[in-house]
Amino acid sequence: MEKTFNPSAIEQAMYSHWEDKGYFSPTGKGDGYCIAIPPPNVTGSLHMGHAFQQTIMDTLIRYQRMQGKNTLWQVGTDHAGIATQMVVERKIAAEEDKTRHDYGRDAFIDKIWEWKEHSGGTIGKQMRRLGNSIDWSRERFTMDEGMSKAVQEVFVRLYQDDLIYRGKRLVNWDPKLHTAISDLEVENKDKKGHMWHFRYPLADGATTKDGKDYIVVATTRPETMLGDTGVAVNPNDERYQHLIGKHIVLPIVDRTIPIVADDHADMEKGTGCVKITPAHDFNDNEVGKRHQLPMINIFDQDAAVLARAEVYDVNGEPNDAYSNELPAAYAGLDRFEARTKIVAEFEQLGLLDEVKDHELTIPYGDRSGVVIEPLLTDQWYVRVEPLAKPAIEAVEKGDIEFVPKQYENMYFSWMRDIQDWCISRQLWWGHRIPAWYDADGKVYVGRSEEEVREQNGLGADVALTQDDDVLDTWFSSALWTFSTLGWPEKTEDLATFHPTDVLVTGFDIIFFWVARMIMMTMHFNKDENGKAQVPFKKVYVTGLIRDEHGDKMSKSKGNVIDPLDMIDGISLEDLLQKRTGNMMQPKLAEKIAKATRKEFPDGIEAHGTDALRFTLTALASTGRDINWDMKRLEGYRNFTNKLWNASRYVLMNTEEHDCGANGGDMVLSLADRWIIGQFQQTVKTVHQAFASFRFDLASQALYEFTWNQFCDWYLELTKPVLFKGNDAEQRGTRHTLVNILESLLRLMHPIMPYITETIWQRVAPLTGNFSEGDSIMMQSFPQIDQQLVDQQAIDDLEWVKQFIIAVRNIRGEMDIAPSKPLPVLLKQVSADNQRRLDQNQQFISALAKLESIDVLADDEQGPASATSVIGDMSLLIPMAGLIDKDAEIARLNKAIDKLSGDVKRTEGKLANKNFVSKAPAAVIDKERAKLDDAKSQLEKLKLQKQSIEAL
RNA sequence: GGACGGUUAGCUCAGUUGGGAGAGCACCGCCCUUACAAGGCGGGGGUCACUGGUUCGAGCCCAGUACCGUCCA
Repeated sequence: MEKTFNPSAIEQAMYSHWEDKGYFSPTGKGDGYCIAIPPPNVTGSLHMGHAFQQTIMDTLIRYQRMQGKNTLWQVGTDHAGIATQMVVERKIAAEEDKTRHDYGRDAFIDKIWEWKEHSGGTIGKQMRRLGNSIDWSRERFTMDEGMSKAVQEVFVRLYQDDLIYRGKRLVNWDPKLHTAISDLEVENKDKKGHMWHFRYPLADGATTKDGKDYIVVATTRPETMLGDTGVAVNPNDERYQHLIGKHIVLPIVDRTIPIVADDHADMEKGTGCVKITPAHDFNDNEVGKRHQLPMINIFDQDAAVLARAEVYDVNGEPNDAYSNELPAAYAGLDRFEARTKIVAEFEQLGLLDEVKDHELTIPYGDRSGVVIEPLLTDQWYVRVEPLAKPAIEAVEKGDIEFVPKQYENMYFSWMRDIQDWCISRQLWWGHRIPAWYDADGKVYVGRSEEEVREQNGLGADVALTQDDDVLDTWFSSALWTFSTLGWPEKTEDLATFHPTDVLVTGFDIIFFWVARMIMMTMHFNKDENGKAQVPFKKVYVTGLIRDEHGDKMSKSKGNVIDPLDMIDGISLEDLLQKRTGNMMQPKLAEKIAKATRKEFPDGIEAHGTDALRFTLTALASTGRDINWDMKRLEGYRNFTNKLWNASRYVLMNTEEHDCGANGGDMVLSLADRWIIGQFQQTVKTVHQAFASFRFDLASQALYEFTWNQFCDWYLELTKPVLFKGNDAEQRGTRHTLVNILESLLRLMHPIMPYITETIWQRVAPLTGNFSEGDSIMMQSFPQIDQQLVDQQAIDDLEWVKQFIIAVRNIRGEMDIAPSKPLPVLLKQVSADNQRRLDQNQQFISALAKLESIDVLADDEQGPASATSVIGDMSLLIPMAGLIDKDAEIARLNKAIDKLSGDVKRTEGKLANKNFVSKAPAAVIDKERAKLDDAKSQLEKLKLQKQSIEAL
């Protein structure tokens, strides 16, 4: 074996081997266990969030596979409507200087499929680097044939159940991309802007209380006044109560609109009067609905002012309550140009009351970067309320559990106030809506044009055109757990793997994805008793991975760390190129480059997949955000190396030797019995940790056992046996070495697959329980055997450790070279300790590097010595020439101070009558024992100090 | 404005049902000892954000305050 662990040499070949052997596929034996991956975006590449969640999923899958389950990790990607369309649009623009319209719809879609063939697999290749034990043969895509069929089926059935409808509603409109987008794709940013105060003249000679013939409304969006259909005041606002029901005449458009009473108007804010534009503001839209105010749309799909407005009633039906005229000067003006012009015109008219600076939140399209416009458009909706009811109950009843539990609040609060879901998108790439219109605009929904004609008795002479729009990507994602398993067919896979067991995902998509999956799955999947089936039983919610300063990782901030760069390493030059390569703003690029140089002066070293995975699990505590710490990764890289070298030691001393695999006399040393018990405790902790999704506790237990017990103590304790023991003792220790290591590797495998497999291939044959071609992946996970925990061995070894530590402490504090063997004298050795000493003299002498151990008679004073106390026993190391008097006094003083503090505190506690009368007996006994112990140690050290001082 | 989460060592984080705080990294000293210097041995370091309450006893339970974060309006 190499002297250091070199992950790059083993990982990729090993992964290919596993994949070729088919180890990732369900075995077909045992209970089903399934995790459906949150499908990454097909245009995406691997980021830290993926690495984090996938490490957790793979750890669970590998654990359950080793527990004998029939495991399936179902993988796939989603078609990411907007993102993918944009990628290909940019590509044809750059390469051919064409737009998608030059291609036409069908040819453009072909182009996208072509792109997907060549570039759509990036993230899959990256996911393989993480060691994910995914059954790639079952990879799905939301646009593949089967899933398209499922999407269509769901749409048609929901429509038939009256759970889908079409309507004119306000949506988040992206004026650049010309499509509705979801809330998730809207980025709200705080900006500095203005609040304009406009005077709206009162109609019919009405006046305010202070005699003015106008009221003042405040707005951040002056241009929308062209679409105002009302002014709201608070019903409790005494300033305006007398004006409720009166009208104002809207300047510029000369439109008479009512003053209504609505709680939406905040008396404390501004003037207390709010202009209402139901067609261009979500809040106003609600107010408009309450007061039957018509909606006047003033913008086209570019958010430029229309030549003629569109007037609708509250239900979105065309209406002539108001004239559709708009001032000609505004026609075709962009909304921001219109704003300037409106303000100027108000000023000119003497109607601009004042302008104030104002902080406001502005919605931006996360892909287009332009300001989102609330716009009235024809869209398809899912009526979610009936679907939400059982979905809420499933979580209330515990059929689905969130981990950690507090995320259930988030789920409930959203589900109990749920809005209908806009599922149509004005894009080309996606599932085309299976709806057709006749010449009169009557809509027919069906699985195909033929079906529609047949079911509605429409002859070939009736012209039908299909809806141009496609469905929101989340619509297909909502069917993910069951459509990937073959629905709407009744497949074997559905019976075996659905409901899936765990969903691992981020809290940011609980609404957009998790909730919708629950609703859709429960509506379309029933078990044999007709009971709705949930998509998964547990939802493990992860936090976000942020950079070392707690900032969100983002391209624009230039603080993204690619998980693969931590696995393979990257030079500073390449990292700078990656972070600033495509930057449009040179200033920002410079800033990022500077920060990157400071953070990674030498680039990033290679750490290997196992170290990355171990770090991720070690940080996975309770669903909260994680500030990424490169030092932590480095520490765990060192840990993989430690494991590597410990294994090297084991192999050096066992390969080519008799390790008792075929019988033969074996004697187990105290250390052997001790480590076997310690290992059992570790197995127990790891099982508990996995069961409760505390991957951090699992990692911690593995780290602690491996480094602090196995390496620091056990391996050292095997040396005296292997060098000096007899055949039976050596065989016993070799047997223990080999078997503990082999079991430890299995225990670690779910978290660190590569290194454990590599070492296991060498170690497992020594246990005698190995066949050519075996893989650790397919072995059983260690189970707890409480009988192997030998409490006396544990107590005895703790005593041995204390003895050794006491000597090392004196050595360290007194600057005595580790190579210098020391004589040790003991006083007040009890029978039990005498036994421990007799049985373990070799261990003690070797690990503490002792020249001799002698027991003094009770009345014997002994020479001037440095002293330590272990229980009742005193341990002395003669100072003779080795130890400085003052240094020893200083050392004793330190120990005495510490003990005095303990004694004082404990005495105080025991002197408290309330404590003694009310605390449980066990606690009091413990305190008494503590006090006795501290007192006796203190006494011994004080005497010792006196005798040294007397020298 | 409402809800939830957080505040523990220089940094990143654990701390189970209340019995006087832990890890990794960083720091200090000594060691290239035959698995490992990506290491070994020893060591230093915390008024557990603040205020009050419950309790014999509070990092942990309760109330409030401050600051940070997230979601919703």
